[in-house]
Amino acid sequence: MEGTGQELLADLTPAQQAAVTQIDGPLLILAAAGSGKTRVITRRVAWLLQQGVRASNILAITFTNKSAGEMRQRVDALVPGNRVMIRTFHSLGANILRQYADRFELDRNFTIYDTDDRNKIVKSSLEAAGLDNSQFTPDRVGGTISKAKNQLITPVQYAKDAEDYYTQTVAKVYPIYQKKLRESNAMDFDDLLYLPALALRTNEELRADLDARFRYILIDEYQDTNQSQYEIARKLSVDYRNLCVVGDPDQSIYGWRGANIKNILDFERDFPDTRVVMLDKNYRSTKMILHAAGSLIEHNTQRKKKALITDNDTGIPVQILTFDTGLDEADQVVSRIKQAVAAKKHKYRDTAIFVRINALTRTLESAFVKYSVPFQIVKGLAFFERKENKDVLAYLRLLVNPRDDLSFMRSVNEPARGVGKTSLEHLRSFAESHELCLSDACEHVTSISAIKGKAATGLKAFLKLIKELRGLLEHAPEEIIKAVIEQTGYKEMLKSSNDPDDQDRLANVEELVTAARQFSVENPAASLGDFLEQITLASDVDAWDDQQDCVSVMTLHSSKGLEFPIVYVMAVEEGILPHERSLRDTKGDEKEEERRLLFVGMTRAMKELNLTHARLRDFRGQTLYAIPSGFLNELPEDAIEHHVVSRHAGRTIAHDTWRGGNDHADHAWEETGVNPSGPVVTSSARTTTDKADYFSGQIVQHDQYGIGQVTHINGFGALRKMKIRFVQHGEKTFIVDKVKLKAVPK
DNA sequence: CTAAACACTGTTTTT
DNA sequence: CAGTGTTTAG
Repeated sequence: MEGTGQELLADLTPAQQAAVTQIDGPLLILAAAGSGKTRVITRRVAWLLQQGVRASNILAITFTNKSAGEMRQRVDALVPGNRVMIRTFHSLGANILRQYADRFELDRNFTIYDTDDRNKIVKSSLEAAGLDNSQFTPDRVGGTISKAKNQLITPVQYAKDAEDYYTQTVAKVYPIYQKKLRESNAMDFDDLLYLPALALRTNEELRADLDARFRYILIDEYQDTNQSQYEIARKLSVDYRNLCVVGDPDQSIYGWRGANIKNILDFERDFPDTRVVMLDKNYRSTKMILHAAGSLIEHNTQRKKKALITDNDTGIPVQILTFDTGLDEADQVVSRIKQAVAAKKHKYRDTAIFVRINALTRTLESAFVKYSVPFQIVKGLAFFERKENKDVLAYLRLLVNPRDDLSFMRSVNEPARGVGKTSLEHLRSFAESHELCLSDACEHVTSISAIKGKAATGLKAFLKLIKELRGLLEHAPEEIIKAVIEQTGYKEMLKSSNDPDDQDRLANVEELVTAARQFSVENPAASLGDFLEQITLASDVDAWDDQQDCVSVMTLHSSKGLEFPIVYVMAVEEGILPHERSLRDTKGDEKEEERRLLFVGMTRAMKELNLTHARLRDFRGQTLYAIPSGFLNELPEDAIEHHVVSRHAGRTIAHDTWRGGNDHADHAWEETGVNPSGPVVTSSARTTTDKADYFSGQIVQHDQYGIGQVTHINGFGALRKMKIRFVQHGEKTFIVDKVKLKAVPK
């Protein structure tokens, strides 16, 4: 009925309305950061339903499960009770593979292997191929295979193209790896896209089926799709070409995992009759923030030029904060947040801290504890990656998929059942020669002469246990997990342990039960397999609790799609952001991606944006000089404000010198050119506050230890330390300010 | 077969 | 410096 949907459009701009109502044919929505994209997408789905499109004919693809859930909620609020399919690409792939399991010659209860699992299979594949894996690490080879799959390169094709020694080696491992996965009835992350994509290419019947089923397709974050995802999108839009993709090339940050920015840049070429809608008005950030972020991204060469505009307030300049050390940085950032909240300026939940690398969250964690500021580190997987939880999950996986040999190996002797390495090796070779999975080989344990005594009894007991537990598979996941931790003796093992950490581990394992219970509340009919799938396909942000009043800490990658009134981006330093590994790329593509990464982080901020860096940063146990990121120099002077927060003289003093890059001593840090990735071995005469200027290699005399040679100097001010190797007493560390030394002339 | 000591190694980002 | 994998002793 005409008019019924009008209220869906009432509060939208003309451009947004166009994006919502243009339902037929290919549509490209270029949505700048903060342009109300989520709103447009949900309205569009609701609009389709209003226009009479059947829910079962709509497919919406999001980047994380969390955004899928949110979208489902929002659409449901607009059109209650609809059954629109909203999923991530990986979850869609898993769904297709399970539904059409027979066509893929799969058992529908397949296990999804994560990167860790993948590397273990790669390792055994390397061994099976008789290759010395010291040269080619499973990690590296696994990454290469993953990349190949993302580009839809089959093992056969890969072997054809292999030219150098490394690729030829991978070419040998790749088919073995795939075979092993199949034997275990397991899929890795890439298979979830790769297999459906290839099938859509070769199996016309399947393709036509799915195309007709998903007549209206909507893909969010299209700039981060890879080749397999692209293929899936295209093949599902042949007969029904109602493909709507939404994205922003400036926010493409997953190139390293195969995402191809060309997918969005070339969309109009792929679908010549594409309508393009630009959403360029920003409703999120202040003019200052937008101006700064816009100037930064202008430095990218491969880019569609695009202005960022907003009607919002001017706001305050972007704050660039310089600290002496990474420790100070964490300390002061948390302290500032605490003060702002105490001053009733806002709540903890209004603030987010973004970091380039997870390692940086460690120092933050202690600062939060020190100031008792509530926080959450958004790293969902961490919980399920704990050893104890992985152990329990291995049991669960084995219950669902008996052929999962990896999970068999993990669980068979945990808790200890007297089944050791050698017995397992016998079992394995028996299984191999009889072409059985380990579970089935276990059935014949009495006929394997090499396994006897404790090991044989243990294996029999294990098999019996698994069979019994498998009888519970129809129960709620929560019940099964409870039974597993009880009946396997896992609980008892932890309970009776005298290692105090084991009580925490027990609590974690029991938390798993709670997680399953929660899952069942949200998905009442879901099986244990569904629960396992959800866990493995979960992203970090999926575990983010946006209800709690606490500061959120996450990586820049995880921050995509979110917004916060106050944002801190930490360690904006050369080597970290841009990351040093991105600088090895000569084309500069990777550096541009790093710039986009900072751009994404900056554009999350609504009111206040802080970019921080330190002069010294502890890295892998040693202290290194840190140079402010070159990206900071790309920000316009009229949108930023520098603050040096230093405690040189023992007390904290804040002053905003080196503003505008004038020739102040602090500025010299930008030009020292010290390689942040290597230890500092020069005397660094610029640290003029120190009374004595020692240098590395210098020969000195100490009152007590005698003659020695300076091997290292690092640190700053009162923290400045040096190492001296003495002829008689070995290496000692001193605080430069305190130690009394005499220089020995050469 | 298990546990504990040991050396080694390697650090972006994630579905 | 930590987490992993390997060696060694019980």
